[in-house]
Amino acid sequence: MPEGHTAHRCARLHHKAFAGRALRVDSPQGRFAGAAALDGCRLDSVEAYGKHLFYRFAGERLLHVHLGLFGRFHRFSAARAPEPSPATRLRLASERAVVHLSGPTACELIEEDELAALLARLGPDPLRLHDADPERAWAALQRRRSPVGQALLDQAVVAGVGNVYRAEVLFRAGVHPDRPAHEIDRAEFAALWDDLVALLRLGERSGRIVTVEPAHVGAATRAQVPDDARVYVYRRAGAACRICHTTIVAWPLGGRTVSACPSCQAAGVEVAATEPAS
DNA sequence: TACATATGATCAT
DNA sequence: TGATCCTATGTAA
Repeated sequence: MPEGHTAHRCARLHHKAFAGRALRVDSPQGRFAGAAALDGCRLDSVEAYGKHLFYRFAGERLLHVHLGLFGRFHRFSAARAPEPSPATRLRLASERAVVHLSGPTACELIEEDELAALLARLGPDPLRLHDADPERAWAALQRRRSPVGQALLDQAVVAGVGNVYRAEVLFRAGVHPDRPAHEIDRAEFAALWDDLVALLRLGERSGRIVTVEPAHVGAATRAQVPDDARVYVYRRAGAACRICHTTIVAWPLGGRTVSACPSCQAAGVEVAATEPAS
């Protein structure tokens, strides 16, 4: 679940459900000691930056949540909320709604200076167009010698991109993941950024990552794209490219597995290296 | 029952 | 680069 679209979706839904209300807060699992300090406090706002979530409570209390790889929120109506599982780190409850959080990388109370330090480490977030400056991402890319596929996973370059969106956005731009980041030209960057804005927005609204164009899988709309045809290359190694039918390949890049179509995303280093040196 | 794997990130070496 | 943390799920044994 959790790339930037998930954090922003949680922020929107939790703000809507809980902001302005005093909440019951506890940690059924017992591993979030800060719960007691929040219990009974009014939640003022919920906001996301990249993959981070920040819950502002009355009395200057600030909760930071990062889902990491395994974190999940489950949402229930107050009447239907089940007993929390033994892994439930945090439970928020109003008279109407309840959420259970399990498996987060971070669930902690932080101070304003820690918030500032955290945000200072993040690049622009395509889901925060009002206060994101894509020029910072462009500048960061140009400074890197690493492959663009690795740079895109770095939250200091673009905040909110994860392993699915990195593979998909590079495929859609026809850019090979191994291309050095600083070789990406201005037009390619613009295409990547604009596509991230569009894809993350769609993901935030729908709650799922869908990157294929409906026409490429015989669907009428993105909402109708079948579950097994939502993406072009992510986790599709060995399968046929939806555009050219070349076999999709995968390899480790930046500590994670990246996938690409060797044909649609040519002009990578392999291609350059195997060209005759005439 | 065990193991592998996963949309993440940090810290040590 | 590798170890580590966190949880859930699917597959193999």
